Amino acid sequence: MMEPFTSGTSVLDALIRKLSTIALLSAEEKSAVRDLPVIVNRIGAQDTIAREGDRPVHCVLVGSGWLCRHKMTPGGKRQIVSLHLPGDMPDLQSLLLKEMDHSLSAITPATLGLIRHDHINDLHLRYPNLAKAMWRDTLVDAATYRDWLLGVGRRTAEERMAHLFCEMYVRSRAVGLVADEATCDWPLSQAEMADALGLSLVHVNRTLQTLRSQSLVTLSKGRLEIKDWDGLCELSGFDPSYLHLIKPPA
Amino acid sequence: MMEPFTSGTSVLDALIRKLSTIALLSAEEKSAVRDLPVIVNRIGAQDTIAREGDRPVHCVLVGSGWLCRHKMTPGGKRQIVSLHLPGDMPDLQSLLLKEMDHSLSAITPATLGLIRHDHINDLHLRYPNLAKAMWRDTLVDAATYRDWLLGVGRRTAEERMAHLFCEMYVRSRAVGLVADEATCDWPLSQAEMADALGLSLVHVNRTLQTLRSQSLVTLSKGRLEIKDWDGLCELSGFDPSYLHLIKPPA
DNA sequence: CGGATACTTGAGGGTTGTCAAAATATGTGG
DNA sequence: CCACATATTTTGACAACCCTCAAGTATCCG
Repeated sequence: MMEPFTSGTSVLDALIRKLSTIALLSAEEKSAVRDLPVIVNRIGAQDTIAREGDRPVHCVLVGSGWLCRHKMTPGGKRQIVSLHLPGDMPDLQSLLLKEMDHSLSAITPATLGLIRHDHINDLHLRYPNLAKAMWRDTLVDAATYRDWLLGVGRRTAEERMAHLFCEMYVRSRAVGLVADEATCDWPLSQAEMADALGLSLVHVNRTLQTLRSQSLVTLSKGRLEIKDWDGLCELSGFDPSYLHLIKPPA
Repeated sequence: MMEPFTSGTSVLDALIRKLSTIALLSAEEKSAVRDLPVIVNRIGAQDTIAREGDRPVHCVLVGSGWLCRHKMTPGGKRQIVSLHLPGDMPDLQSLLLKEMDHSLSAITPATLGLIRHDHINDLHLRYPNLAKAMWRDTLVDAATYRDWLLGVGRRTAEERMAHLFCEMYVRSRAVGLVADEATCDWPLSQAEMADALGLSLVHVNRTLQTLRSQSLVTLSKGRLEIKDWDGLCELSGFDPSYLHLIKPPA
C-alpha cells in the first residue's frame, strides 16, 4: 500500500495534488514545487516529529501515512486537534510561528519530506501565487478547527464520530486515496479516536457499535467502509463546504 | 468608554497596535496601514455582519467593541468559535476563502472599519512584510482554535471558564485595553459564555458561582475583575505561549 | 506460541443537560 | 422619573450522557 519513495519527487507530487484541491496552480508553479530541495525520511507509528516548545527549521510534508497534531493539559489529558493525510504540510505554520504550541506525531508509519524554511520562503518570493495557495491551506486548516470546535462543543458522541468519518473520507478522496468507491484507510485506534473526538475510549467503543448496528459504517483491518453515505451525512449534519475544496465532492 | 471614530484613522491605529503585538512593523509600514481606505461603520449589539454562505468583499476591522464568530448545527445548537477585540480582523480569511463557513456577529455595539479586499491585496504586494504579519495573525487565530479545542475536549467546565478569563484578560492587556491592573471589559452574557464554552446556560451560572466562591474572579456590570491571577492560571493550566505575543505578559 | 496491544463488556458514579420557574437587572416610553 | 416589558441571572429537581474502574476477549506480531 505504501511504496517507498526513492527520491523527493513523489512526496512533492503529493503536495501538488493536495494544493490542487484548494487552488489552481500553473504548470510553471507545479514544476517549481517539484524542484524544491527535500529530504525524504521514514518514521515509525507513534513517533513524534516535533514537540510543543520546539523551533523547527523544516516544514514537514506528508508523503504517505497519517499524522496528527495534539496538545495536552497539565493533568496529562490529550486532545488530537487535527489529522493529516499525504500531501498535507501539518506544520506550515512554523514558517511564521517559530515556537510549536503543540506536538506533531505519526499515527502510522510514514514517509516525510523535510523542506527547509528558507527554501519555502524563497519559493514564495518567486511565486506569490504559491504563497497564496499555502496561506489558503493554513486557512482551510483553521476552518477545519472551527468545525471540530462545533463538534466537540455541540455535537453528541454519535454525531461527532459520524462527522469525522465523513470528513476523512472526503479528504481522502480529494487527494486520490479512494480507489474503490466506498472505503478508505482508517488507521486510528479507538484510543486515538477518543483523543480526536474528546471522548473516553470506552465511549468510543460503544458509540462505534451503535453506528455499526445502524448499518452506517464498518471498521476493520485498518479500513473504513461507508455503508450508508446519506445516512451518515444526515446523522452528523456533514456539509463539506468548510473544506473549501475547489471541486466539491459529488 | 468607547468614543466614536470620526475618521478611519483611529480604527487603523487599533489595527497597528494589534499587529504590533505579534510582529515588528517599520514606520513606513505603519504609515502605509494608516493610509488604507476604510469605511467606518457602527453596529448594534447582536447585529450580524456576515453569515455562513456569504461572499464578503470587505475585511472587517474592529475599532471598538467585541465580536464573535459562530457556527450552528442543523439542530440549531450554537458554538462560538472565537472572540474578537479592537484591532482584530476577524474575517481576514475571507481574502482567500471566498465563502464564509461561519457567521460573524457583534457581542456589543461596535465600531467597524471596512477595508476592501483589493486594497489589502494591494498593500500586501507593496509591503510583503505586512502580508506576513497578517498571515501570522491568521495563524495565531488557528493556534487559539487549537487551545479552545483542547479546552472543550479535555478541560472541565471550571478549568475551561477560568482559561477563557485568562485568555481574554491577556489579550485585552496586549492591545492596551487594561488600564487599571486587574480588570477588563467582560460584555458576554452567561448565555454567550455557554455558547463559547460548549456548556449549557445553567451550568455556566453554577460554574461561575464556584469560581466566585473561591475568590478567583468577580463579574459585574460588564467588567471582569481578577482577584487571584495565580490561582486562575493554576486552576486552568493557562500558558499564554499559544498567543504568540512578541512581548509575553509579565 | 506467547506477550503485548487493541477491543469489548459490565457496573456504578459524576458532570453536565433539560425543564421550569422565580428573582433580579436592564431598558424604554410616557 | 416612574412603570412596565424584557432580558438576564439564579435556583431547584431530575434525567441523560458520558466517564472511570475493572476485567475479560480478541487480535497482532515476533
